[in-house]
Amino acid sequence: MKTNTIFKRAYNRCLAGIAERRIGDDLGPETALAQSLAISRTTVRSILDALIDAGIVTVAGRQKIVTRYPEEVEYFPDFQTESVEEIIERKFMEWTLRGDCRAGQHINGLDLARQFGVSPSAIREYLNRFSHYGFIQRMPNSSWVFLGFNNDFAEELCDVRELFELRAAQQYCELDKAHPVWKKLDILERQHILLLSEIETRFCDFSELDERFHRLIYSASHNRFMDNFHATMRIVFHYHYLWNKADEKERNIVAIQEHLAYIAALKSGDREACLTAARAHMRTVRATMLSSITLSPTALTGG
Amino acid sequence: MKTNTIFKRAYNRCLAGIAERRIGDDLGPETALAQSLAISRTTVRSILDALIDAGIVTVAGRQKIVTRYPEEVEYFPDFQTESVEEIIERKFMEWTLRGDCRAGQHINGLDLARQFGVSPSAIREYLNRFSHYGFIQRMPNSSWVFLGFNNDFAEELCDVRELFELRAAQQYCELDKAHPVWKKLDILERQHILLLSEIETRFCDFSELDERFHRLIYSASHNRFMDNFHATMRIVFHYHYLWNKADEKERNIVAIQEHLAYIAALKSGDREACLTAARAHMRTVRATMLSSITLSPTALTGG
DNA sequence: TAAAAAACTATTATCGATAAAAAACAATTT
DNA sequence: AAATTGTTTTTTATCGATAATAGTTTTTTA
Repeated sequence: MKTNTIFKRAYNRCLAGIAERRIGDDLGPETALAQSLAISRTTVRSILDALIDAGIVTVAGRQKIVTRYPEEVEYFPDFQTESVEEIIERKFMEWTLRGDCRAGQHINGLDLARQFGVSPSAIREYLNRFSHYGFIQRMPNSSWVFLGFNNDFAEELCDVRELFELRAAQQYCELDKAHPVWKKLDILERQHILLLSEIETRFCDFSELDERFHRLIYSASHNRFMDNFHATMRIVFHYHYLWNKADEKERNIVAIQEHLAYIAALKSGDREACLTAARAHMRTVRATMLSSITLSPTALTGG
Repeated sequence: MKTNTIFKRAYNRCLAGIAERRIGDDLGPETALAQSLAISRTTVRSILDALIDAGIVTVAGRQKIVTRYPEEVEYFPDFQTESVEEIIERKFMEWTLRGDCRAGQHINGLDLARQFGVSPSAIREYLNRFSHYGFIQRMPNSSWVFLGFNNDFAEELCDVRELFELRAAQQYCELDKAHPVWKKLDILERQHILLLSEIETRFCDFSELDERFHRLIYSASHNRFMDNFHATMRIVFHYHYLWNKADEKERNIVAIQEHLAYIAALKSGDREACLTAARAHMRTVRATMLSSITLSPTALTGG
């Protein structure tokens, strides 16, 4: 049956909220709580009941008075606040990254269900959703096949990425200079420069910065298909950064420099310069990805 | 539980196969039957059992002898050979096309399950898969939202389509002249010319030809992300052709002429000519689609 | 003794049940 | 009367059960 992770998570957030208040404070109407916790009033009421049971809150007419501060042990532990969906997501990622799964291999849903401690239906649902990214494929009335992240996949991904990126870059540099994206770009530029100066110790932070930079470029296009593709890319890069630890610092230095050149081109408003900078960066990205594929545990055999 | 549509479908195909044979023929080993019917031997054995029960086949040692021809009534009726997945797919399409669903509207899975006569889980699974196309979106712990096929959707779709089509066209015209795609293109060209000459009566056949033509162009790119996008487009065009019946003949004549110009450009091998022809066609496609959106029952309210 | 069939095991598709959460409705209280 | 709480109904998330199908191993037979 449905897990009550929503309740537990919201309960924890509620405790944290109470810790910031004073004894004797009124928590306010249920509707407001529901709004601030982004859950339904039904769940708010369950939380209030639990808070009253625990003696943290007392009801006085319509007021919900804080009577004592919650203790650390009263919070639900993290592992209990994960929905089945999230558990599967996490475990499946771990499973693929461990290399338990090679290209072309059949995925046994029943077995995964046993390994992950969830029902086969839950696995099925997850795989259905995950197939969206193109790594796995359902064979009707038969098992799932892990297509894996091989050379072909990378090439095709990079091809489309380049198409999208060039277009997005073009649209970006044509945006009005008053548009808020330019301010965001300035901030990102400063962060790049800062990271470059501290690269010796912080080179691992580039991954996140990279993600934010490209998302900003894409945002200029306002296209759900491109955003959607970007979600696939994110997963791939998540993998990719986990595999290829060799020369990470050096690679990131190059990437930061390319980003800075790219940013400068965008700011110049010169379309051709933007395209050139974007193309150069895409070339590097592709080369890095292809070279790292041989390191990937999931790509050892052909697909 | 699982429906036995695979059995029924294969049984029907088997009956059809027997009708082409002679009384006294041996059907051959189970393995061969499984292969030719593209099902497992387990199911072949169920079919053989049923054929023996029905007196159509008799076993003599290892031989499976045809003893009489099957009658028309012995075939399973079509409606019984549809899997739940297919039933839902068909009914969901009918449901959206009837206009029971407006942009921004919440989809009630339970209600659909009742209407379609299937279980809620089956609906859930279908919606999960269908969400892939971007028309609907799941709101966790809440219902699904029908985003609808509005102007924005069409514009974004056409933008990406144009990017992909131009790239594919470029790659296509650079293929070696000995490549089999050129033969296929010749066939398609003749079919276009033929259709144009019989347009008065056969204008409805264009939809299918259009689909085949663009798929051929895309095939040059060998890109799973582009193919994937193409699947979305197919659905959209399926809708689109159902809505916009006005001026269908005239629109199709224009499209055929554009296709023929496009084909000529491809054959010429002149890259610029290809791009120009493709761009012109894309412009028309976009205009047609946008003009037809106002006619769509699903796009009446904003999303 | 190798091909074919039989028997067995494993896996998928699908349903129906149920706790959790959301939503809708009804009854209060300021 | 508007805001708030109490109650009921509806819907989602998740599981577990089972028929259909696929896949594997053992037995039979030509």
